[in-house]
Amino acid sequence: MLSQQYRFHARGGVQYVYRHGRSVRGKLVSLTFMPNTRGKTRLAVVVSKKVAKSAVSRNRIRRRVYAAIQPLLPELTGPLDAIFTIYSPEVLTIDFTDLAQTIRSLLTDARMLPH
RNA sequence: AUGCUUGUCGAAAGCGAUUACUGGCGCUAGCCCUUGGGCUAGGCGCGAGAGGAAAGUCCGGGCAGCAAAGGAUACGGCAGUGGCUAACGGCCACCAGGGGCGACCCUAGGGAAAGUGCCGCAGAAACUAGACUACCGACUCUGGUCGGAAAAGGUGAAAAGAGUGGGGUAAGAGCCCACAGUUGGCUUUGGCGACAAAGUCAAGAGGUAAACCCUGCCGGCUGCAAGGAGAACUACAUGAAUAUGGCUAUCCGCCAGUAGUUCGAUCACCGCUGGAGCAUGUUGGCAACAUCAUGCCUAGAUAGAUAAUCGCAAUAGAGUAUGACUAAUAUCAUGCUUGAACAGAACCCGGCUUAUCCGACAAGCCCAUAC
RNA sequence: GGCCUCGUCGUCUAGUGGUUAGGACGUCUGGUUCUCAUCCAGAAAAUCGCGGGUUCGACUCCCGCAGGGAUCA
Repeated sequence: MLSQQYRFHARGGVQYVYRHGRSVRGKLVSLTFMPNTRGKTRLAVVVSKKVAKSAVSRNRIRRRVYAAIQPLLPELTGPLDAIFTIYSPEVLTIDFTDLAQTIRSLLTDARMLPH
């Protein structure tokens, strides 16, 4: 899991990012992001009920994505709000190294990671 | 017993490594001031961290608000009897009916003898009976017509709703008689009771109440997104008649001065987890359950914690092949393949329902027959 | 988390317990036309979301599941 300081806490924040942020699309996951003025980077993972019916599967997807981001946290540039939207239930089953690779390339495309 | 029945309990199954999360308690760092506190989601240590269904939200309760938590109607729910319980549509025991060789299982199980509705098609007729064929009698132009009859045929889910034998008759019929059976009333006996048994009197009454309805019992409404916060000023009204609003869908009854403007609280904090609590034992009870004693503290998140990843062994089990043994396809041995299900607390409890890999224990049944 | 609601041919919809279910649009076939559209005639197309129960009989009544859609700060 992510520490609380990296999470969103208010209801409106995620919707604001969806409306005003720029996005980078991947095959299984997309990234929506925008700079913020809080001085801290915030991250969120969105898994819709259409992707996975059971709450157990959705929780597991979220935890895997969080775990993939975890080692990259110190490298991230600038205070940003970022949301990962999951499209496919394959995230539950694919190899963890592949998942980590897709997350890393998404962050690189968004210029949140230096090359 | 390898075949069955019932109940109770457990529920990712090992070892290691790396990286993380959320509360609680203790210690501690920096900053601020009134030396005792506050702030910085600071740091370190100790200990804790999903379920039997946490699920569906189908019932019941606690709790909170609706100014008191009232009455009647409407509306909704429940339905054998007795008990248990905070309460229940739940549980236990029993009764009745049905199923099984049996252990045992199933039942939406009040009233159709209060009233109304419905019973399509077929059939003569579908519930105040009725006459198509066949039966009997009379008449006859020999084609039939009128009358009797509810026993036979055919139709239908159901045919007037008491079977067998005898009498009776033009032909027949509970029309009459005997025996058997059904339903209801009354009496006696047993039982707290549903009910059972015996006796006696009477009767002929189709089905459907998960159709309306009747009878009895229960329910005020809204739900933790409940609720916890209002204050000041201005205008009108003036002491409760009317109007308006609220409790409430309607009436009674009860309560409240009304409207506007400004400020403030609320992405925070409280509610929020110690409870009809859990474990062991005692006593009472057939049991559900209750009493008492001792011990214990056992999640509290909020874009939502309780985990993610890797490596090694591969356990239980499942599938399959060969062999041994056998009445047997059971069991045993070895090899190969596979490798734990359903599922995530969201105010809290008691149930029900549904999903589910497997395992353990207890009490029973059939009696050699079974893939 | 709470509360409410919906479902019938491909789509939109009718449907007293008595029909394996009616209509419109669309689809297909034939006709009309030099051809297409329009128009005319005909046909196919539905496990009434799923599983039980009540009833002689269920799309309809009752119970239980599985889905879709709204709403409450």
